[in-house]
Amino acid sequence: MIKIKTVKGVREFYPEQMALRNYLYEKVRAASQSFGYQEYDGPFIETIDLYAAKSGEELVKKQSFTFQDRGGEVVTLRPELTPSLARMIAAKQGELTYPVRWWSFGPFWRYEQPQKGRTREFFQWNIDIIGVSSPEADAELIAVAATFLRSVGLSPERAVIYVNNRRLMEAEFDALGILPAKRLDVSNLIDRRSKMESQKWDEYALELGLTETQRDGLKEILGNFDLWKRSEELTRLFAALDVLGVKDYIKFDPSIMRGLLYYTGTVFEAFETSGSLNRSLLGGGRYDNLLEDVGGSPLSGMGFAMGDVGMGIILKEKGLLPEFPLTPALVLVTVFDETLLLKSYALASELRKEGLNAMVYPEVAKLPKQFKFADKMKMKVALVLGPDEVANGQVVVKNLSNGEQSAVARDGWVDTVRKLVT
RNA sequence: GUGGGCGUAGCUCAACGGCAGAGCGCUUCCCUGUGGAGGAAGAUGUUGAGGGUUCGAAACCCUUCGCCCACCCCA
Repeated sequence: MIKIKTVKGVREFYPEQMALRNYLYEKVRAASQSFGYQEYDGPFIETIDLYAAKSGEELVKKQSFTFQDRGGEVVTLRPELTPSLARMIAAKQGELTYPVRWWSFGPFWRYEQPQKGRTREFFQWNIDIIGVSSPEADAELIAVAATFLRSVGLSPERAVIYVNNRRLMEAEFDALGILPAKRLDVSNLIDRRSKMESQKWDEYALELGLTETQRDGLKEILGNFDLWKRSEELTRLFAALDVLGVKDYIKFDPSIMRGLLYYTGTVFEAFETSGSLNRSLLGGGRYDNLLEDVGGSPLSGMGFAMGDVGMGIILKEKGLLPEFPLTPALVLVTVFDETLLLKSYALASELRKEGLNAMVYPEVAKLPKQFKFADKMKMKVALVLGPDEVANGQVVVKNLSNGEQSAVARDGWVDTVRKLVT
């Protein structure tokens, strides 16, 4: 047999994995909808130009799946949703009702080195509120994230949402006399604060061209967890988060920066507290110029994204996943022999007509084999329709979890089954 | 792109230069109208691939492919 391998970095969704994906989708939808967000989606394939217009061209060229289609156009499997969202908003900018609250859960592709929590093909939850810029709107979106975390069993002891504000940090950098040209380096430096040895970090800061005074000032800022009090935005944000009932998830952390691409205000990132995943579970922030590159007047918004891979790993690892049924049909209609095969089929049809999912063993086989099948599929009920039952107008209904069974008359058996599966 | 680890039965792994094995799973039977537990028997391999060293290679060496992990990066 020839083995044909899968493409590097993709996953195959066997029913078990599919159940997890659908579970995440359900929870994402529930959290989004509970705050009134509408579901949308963009194309999975876009022109490269849509992404090249943005600041991270280097990343786009290196880390996206890009190819020529048969017509010669260079297209890309979408690595993110925000540019598509921006274009969709811009196209109908005048006719939308603001604030726009939209969410999406779909596939994305990034040509990166696969490792724990990272694949080349993954699903991502994207959610944005557009056309408002109040700290209270920021709070709402963070509350959506917290609501989701809570709904999948990630309590505040298990997950934390770290919050910071870019405007606040900019002001602090200004006060230290760190020039705007250095901001990217500084942001990078801050990201490494926890990853690097303290002494190495000190040296690295100077290598990047900071003065000792600036470096020490920066350290002071990063260690100051009351810094938020200087920001009206954050003060209001935290007050709103309190009222929204999710304050227990929130921690101010001045070292949360989130790259430097388009965030301008509040930024946040959620981490699982045991640290078994060394990346964030979700993250996002406020941006001011969503439509800049796609032709539209500036619109402010706030959004975040969450990948399915890391979240799936954590939920599995922490034992937070519910047990997914192996099969949607919890009832097996056994087949007694060849002459009764179609009677069993008819019996199953009756069940389905009553809204109960049911399977029939699709060929004549020994009963033990059929029961073993039902058992392996973790089904709850087995029906036996043999010559005796047919003669008496009955069906044997067997409860597979305790082994009890009884012959039930035709007019009552559907209810008996229904009671057992619910 | 850089570094590390690992490829042996369907799965998890052992054997580390001397007959390729175990557990789980699978098949059959104990049991021709009833599953889970138990007992008995059985099947299953290009040891990722190619080359080399050796009397002898799953093991050692070279090449190659694949997977995992970390770094880089993370829209």
